[in-house]
Order: sequence, then C-alpha cells, then structure tokens
Amino acid sequence: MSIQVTIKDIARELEISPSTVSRALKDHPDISPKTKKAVNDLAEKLHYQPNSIALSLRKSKTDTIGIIIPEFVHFFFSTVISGIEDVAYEKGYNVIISQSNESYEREVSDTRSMASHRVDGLLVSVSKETEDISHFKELVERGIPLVFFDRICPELNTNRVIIDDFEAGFKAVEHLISTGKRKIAHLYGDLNLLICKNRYDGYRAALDKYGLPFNEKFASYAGMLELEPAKELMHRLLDLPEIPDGVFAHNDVVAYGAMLAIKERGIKIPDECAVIGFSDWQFSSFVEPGLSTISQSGFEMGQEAARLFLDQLENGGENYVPQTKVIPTRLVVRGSTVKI
Amino acid sequence: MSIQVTIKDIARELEISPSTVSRALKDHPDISPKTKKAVNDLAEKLHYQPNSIALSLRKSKTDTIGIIIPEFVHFFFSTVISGIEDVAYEKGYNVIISQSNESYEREVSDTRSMASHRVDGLLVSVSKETEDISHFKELVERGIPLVFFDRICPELNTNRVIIDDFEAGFKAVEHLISTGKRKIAHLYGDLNLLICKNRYDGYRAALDKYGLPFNEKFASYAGMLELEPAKELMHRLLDLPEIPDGVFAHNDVVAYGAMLAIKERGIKIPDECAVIGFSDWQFSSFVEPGLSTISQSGFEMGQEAARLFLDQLENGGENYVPQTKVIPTRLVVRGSTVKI
DNA sequence: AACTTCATTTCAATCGTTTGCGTAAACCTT
DNA sequence: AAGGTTTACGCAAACGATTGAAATGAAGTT
Repeated sequence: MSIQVTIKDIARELEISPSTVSRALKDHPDISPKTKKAVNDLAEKLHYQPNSIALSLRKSKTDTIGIIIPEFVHFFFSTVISGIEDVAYEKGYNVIISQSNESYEREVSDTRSMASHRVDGLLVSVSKETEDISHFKELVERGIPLVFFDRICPELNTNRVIIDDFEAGFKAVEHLISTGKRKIAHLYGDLNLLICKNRYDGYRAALDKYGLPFNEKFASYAGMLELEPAKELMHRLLDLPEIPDGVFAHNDVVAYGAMLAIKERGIKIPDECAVIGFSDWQFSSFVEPGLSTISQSGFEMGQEAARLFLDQLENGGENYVPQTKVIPTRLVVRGSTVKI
Repeated sequence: MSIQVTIKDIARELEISPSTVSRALKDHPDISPKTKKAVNDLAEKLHYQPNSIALSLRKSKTDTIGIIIPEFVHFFFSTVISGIEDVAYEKGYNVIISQSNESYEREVSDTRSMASHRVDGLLVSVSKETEDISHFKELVERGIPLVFFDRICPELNTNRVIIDDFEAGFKAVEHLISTGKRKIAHLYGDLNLLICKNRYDGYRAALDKYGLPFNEKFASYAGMLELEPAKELMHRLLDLPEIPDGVFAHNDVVAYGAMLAIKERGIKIPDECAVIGFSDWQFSSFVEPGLSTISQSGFEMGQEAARLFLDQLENGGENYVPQTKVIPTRLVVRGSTVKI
C-alpha cells in the first residue's frame, strides 16, 4: 500500500524513463502505442494521481482561487460562494475561502496568506473596517488577478461585480412613497462601505425627487447585522414627537429589528408604518408580515465574479481593461409595505 | 517589480549560495551573524515570502485542511465552518471548502480532487445520497486523516464529532408530551442519514416511554430543506380523520413549513397543535410564534472537529485510537410549543 | 612545518513533474 | 552502400526550498 504513486514508480516498474511515462500519460505523439498502453494500464492499476503540488511548482499555477468574504453566516455571501464554486469547479479550479470577520487585520493577513499560498488570484468583498488598501494594491502591482464583488475598492481599477445600490435604494424608497408614505426613515450601515453609502444616497435622491424634506433625525446608523441594536434604535425613533411612517433599512436583519420595535409599540404594519429591507434573506418571507425587500442574486454575482476572474487569467496582460458588471436587483413587495 | 522574490534572488544579490540564505532565514547556528543580518535585511526589503508550494512539495505537507459539506446555504454548516476556521487559522492551517450539493457523485469527485491536491486531511459531513463509501475508505487506507462531523459514516472507524440525535429527538418529543400532547407526528428526513434515523428513533423511544401508541400515518418523509413540500405534507396530515396535536420536524425549515399549513387551517399554535423543529436556525426566533427547537452549536462542532484533526495529524500512527466527541444540545422553548 | 580543529559556506540531491534537446536504431532513399 | 528521415526514447535542467555531506580557510597546537 504505497502512500502515493508517482511517475517514477511507474517508470521503475516498466523500466523506462520518467519522461517517457509523463509523455505517455499525455498522449504525446513521440511515444509508441505499445508503451502508451503499458503506461496507462499500470497507472490505472496503481491508481496513479498526478501530484498537483509538483505541477503547481512547475507551472507556477495552482488552479486555485482565493475568496475572502466578511462572514460565512450571511445568507447573501453563502449564495455568492455557491455561484463562484459553480463556475470555478466546472473549469477545474479549486477554491480557498477565508472570512475576515469584518476585521481589517484579519483581511490583511488572509490576503497575504493566500498570496503566499500562490492562489492564481483573489475574489474579495472587503470588510467594513477596511480603509487602507495597500494589501490589495500590492497584489495588483504584482499582476495577480483580483476581482471585487459587492463591497469593492473604488480606488482600485480592477474587475468588479456589483449591484446598483444607489438605484436599489432609490427604488426601495420610491416604493414606500408610492404607497403614500411621506416621513421615511433610513437605518443605514457603515457609510465607509460604498454599498451603504450608495443606498443612503439613493434614499436621499428619492426624497428629493418627490419633494420630501430630509429629516436628519430619521437617518441613523444601525450597525451591520445586529438585531437588538436595530430594535433599540427603532424604539428611539418611535419616541420622537413625530414618528416615521416608513422605514428603509440597509438589510433585512436590521429591517426585522425595526419591525419588532414597531410591533411592540402596537403600531400597525404597513398602514401606520411600513418597512422595507435589503437583500431578501431567507427568513424575510417567513416573518409576519412578510418583509418587503430588494432582492439581489448572490449566485449570479458569484458566477459573474468567477467568470471575470477567469477572463483576466486568460487574457490579462499589459493592456487588459478591467470591467465592472452590474447584477440587476428586483423589488420584492410583501406585507410589510403593502396590505395583502 | 519582480513578480515573486525567491531565495535565489537574495542569494544572487548577496553573492552567496541559496543554502546559506535558507539557513540564515531560519536562524541556523552555522551562519555568521553578519550574513544573517544581511540576508534578513534584504529579505525584508524585497518582501520575500517563502513559496509554500515548493515547501509543500519538499515536506509532503500542505498545511491545508479540506472540508466537504452538503451545502453552504445552510445556517448550521456555515457556523461549523467558522468553528473549523477558528481553530485551523490559529494553528497556521488553511482551509479548502467544497459543497457536495447533497450529490454523491460530487462528493466523490470533491474527495478525489482534494486528495490529489494533497490536503493534509479531510473534514467531511456526508451527502444525503451517500451509501457507497469506498472513496473515504481509500483515504483511511492511505493514512490520510479523516474526521466526520454531524453526518458520519458509522462503518468507518475515524474521528467523529456528532450530537446525540437520539437523545435530542427524544428530548424534543418528551417536551411536547410534557405540555400535554398525545398525538405527535414526526416529519423526518432521509433515513439513510444516521442523524435522521436517530432522531426518528428518539421519537419512537419517547412515545414508548410515555406509553403513547405509534401511529404510522403520523410519521412521514418530509424532504431535507424544502418549505413547500413540508407544508403540503402537513396539509395532508391535517386531512386525516384524527389530526396530530404535536409535530416534531427534523429541522426548522420543515417545521416552519408545517406551521404554515397549520396556520392556514386556522388551527391554534400551540394549543391545538404544537410544533418543534431542530437546529435553531436564525429565523426560528423571528417567526410567529417563535419556533421551539433543539439548538446545536455548529461553531463548537467545527472547533472540536478541527482539534481532533490536528490531534490525529500530530499523534496519528499505527495504533492511533480515533475518538467520537459528542457536542451537547439544548432544548429551546418558544411560542410554538408553549404559550407565552 | 605539518596537523587539528572549528566556523562558515557551498555542493548536490531531493520532492514530482515537464520539456527542449540529443541520439540510437530502424527505415527509406537513389 | 552511403546518406537522409523517421521513430521512440533518455538526459538533464527547471520550478523553490531544504539538508546531509563536503569543502574552504583561518586559527590554534605541537
């Protein structure tokens, strides 16, 4: 029971040279049919499997894609990974995944670790803390393909896959307005994340377009994925002399936190106060009333990111022009904004 | 801007041999302090990073753990991965993840791919289709560390991390009985998965212990993670002349499907029919009424699996004795079984 | 002056695979 | 029969790092 059959083992057994075995296995024309058969038969018999480490060393290519996401426990990112895997797997690529846990330090060390493990490139969604981007710049300068998805680095001219957060935020607020709401609050996330900033700007733009005043007490930072703080925050908004009749939350968890507070006050959803979230988490159709939201396909985003990556890997060079793909979003209307 | 600084580059620059550089970098006593300083300074300046591919080839060790799970989009498995990462990362290990998508074929090809990529070992939760386990047996025979978590292969004597599904199932049903329920249905998953079988057996055992008859119409296959089929199935149970007053579902998604059907019939939860699920998904505290369930810590399971793996890697040998760790579960009582 | 001893460094093989180049033997040519 | 092709294979270097053994040279000993 050999631990690991190599080309040399086959060569020794057949009393030929390793080079011949190598060529035989790849059906090289220089090798006689007889030898080829002998080699292939023995390889099969011994369950020969090429050592991909040796191959990687030889070819300076690992056929591995590194992925860095903020968190696994995040419905959206889970689906993105599935999308990446879907494309990568088919093309014979493996995938290494790390989560930064929204920590800048961890993101830097993950990036370096992956680079030193010689991934062929990285697919990244940056952490909420990230401001200094020299760890990514380094990769770009070294010519390592880098694709950002969802949470991008606008400073870096790389391939990107995003959604139009501005338009989506606009759409969400416009929907609230279309149901007659006039005092719309926005619970936003970390504004140094472009996605949050853009949703915020979309909110402001929608108010502007429909001539609604911007009330700064109605726009508050609600954290990223925490339920309780969002609920507390909503309670404080409901303590105001004039309370909102609509809430646009930057994600569904925060939206649900807001819903809880509203319900605890006995305020009717959607009549007295409507709520819309973002991302269409799995639970959003489960809660009551169903949470209206903006749906974004993580699977598609992952697929597209992987495709851009492979494109760069194949065609990348001096004058490669990175692209930015925009995945369409869709307004999903449920009971939290419209009575059913 | 060299694409990649190697030991040879440093050697050439300093006009010394690569071996000296290698030893200098590892603080080998043979090397003079002067040379060491020169080497380390230059290495720092050039951002030298050892090529881990070359190291892997030399040492036949990749410092990489392969993980195969059924699905990413699964709250429990997401948390398991976080747990594995937590331990692995700290010990300098990388992690490669694949999802089998519950497909046997995919599982086999993932396993082989990881083996040929020379992971140091595998952490696996088997797919629901898996019956033939020769792909795992092969690994064991080759001496490659293999740890199963949650969904194990009972035929293989490997390290394992599980929960006591029998006891948990028993506990869930006992809880229903303790609230006065007497006609308890069970919506189970694929019974060739040991976890599902054990939960089923726990259900039967609890009925037995409390002298309740087993009604085979009340025990039905409900699929794995599909909401609609579960709802449909529950509707059929509610069409029976005598309907259940309690439902134990093998996971929370199925439980919620059942809840939907019950609500659609206008049957009161929990008074007329109580529901309990399994796993404590994130949404389970969001739905109304809150879903009672069995909570299992995926994070702990992942940590434990990674620890067992590392233990085997360090101490594994001829007479290594694999262990089976059991992660405790907890009954979480919410509104779906007890009026609040 | 010849011999040890020691510190420091280089040589060469190794991990498994690929590949440009060289070459022996066999097979045509005319 | 001498030269030219073709066929089928082996040699050796390479990818980057490590490591046992050999080499170098200076200092110390007798």
